[in-house]
Amino acid sequence: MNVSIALEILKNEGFKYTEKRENLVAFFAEEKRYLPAKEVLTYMQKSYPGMSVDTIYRNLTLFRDLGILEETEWNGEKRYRLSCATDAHHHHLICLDCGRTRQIEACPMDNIPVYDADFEVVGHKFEIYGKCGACQ
Amino acid sequence: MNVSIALEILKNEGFKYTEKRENLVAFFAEEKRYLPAKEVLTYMQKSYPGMSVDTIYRNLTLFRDLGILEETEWNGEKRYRLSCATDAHHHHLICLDCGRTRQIEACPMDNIPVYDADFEVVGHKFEIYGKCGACQ
DNA sequence: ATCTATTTAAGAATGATTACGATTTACATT
DNA sequence: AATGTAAATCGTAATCATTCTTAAATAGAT
Repeated sequence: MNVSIALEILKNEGFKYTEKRENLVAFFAEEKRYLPAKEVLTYMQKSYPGMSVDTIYRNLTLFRDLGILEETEWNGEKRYRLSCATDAHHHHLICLDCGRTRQIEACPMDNIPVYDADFEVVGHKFEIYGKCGACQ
Repeated sequence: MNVSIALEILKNEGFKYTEKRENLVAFFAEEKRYLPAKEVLTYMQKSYPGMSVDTIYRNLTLFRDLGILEETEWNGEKRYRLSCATDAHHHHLICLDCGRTRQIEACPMDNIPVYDADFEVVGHKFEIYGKCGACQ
């Protein structure tokens, strides 16, 4: 995922291009890590002083729904990062301090048997948490 | 985990036994599923009409710290369930509607190599989400 | 029975997120 | 290029989960 693909998706799905949206995606493309809404807001308001929180949150959830961003949450905060380039399903090691990630190719779902036929599985989450080298 | 063990832990750790605490643990022991604070509050206020949200939250986090309750969060809400009887480390299938769980004995951490020596691992999360038979 | 630290009540404060009406903007069509 | 329209944004207020505060009540020890 990168800025031009993201803008392509927006266009194809009938959403409008705005400079703010481009800057927002570009920010995620530079950072390549999980960011809370507040940090995104702070960054965006440097370029657009009056930018509303509503716009941030609306775009974050829109981009998540379009597959441009991935979402996770910890400590009662949702966080987003640009969807990884790899199309293949994968998981992450996540630094709880800065949100930086490392990919994990293996998926536990491949190795566990079906536990209950009476349970309709809709999703799963596997994340390893810690501190990256820079944050230690 | 059950009510008497929970009360034992409270006593051993120097915390006080109260009727409300016993009722709270007893509620979790009956339900055996993940419950959000609000649901716990609603239940407790049937018996104790004026019971404050603060008391609920303080006890939930205390019990989590004491290992009496397990915590997870989804949809921006923390949820708690009575710690499972099995001492062994395990994971859960979780019904997103009612919070009921099934245990998963396997842990993905047993099967993946160390991905990055420069990354200090402090924890991990593996959960499978879906709908249980009763909620379908 | 009294003392003291802990717990509780009640409400206010905080922090994240969502909702809303008014205004502005992107962009397809004239 | 001007226009119409749906979408995007703004500014603010509302909502929801959670934490804090202060004074009163209470469990358990002495």
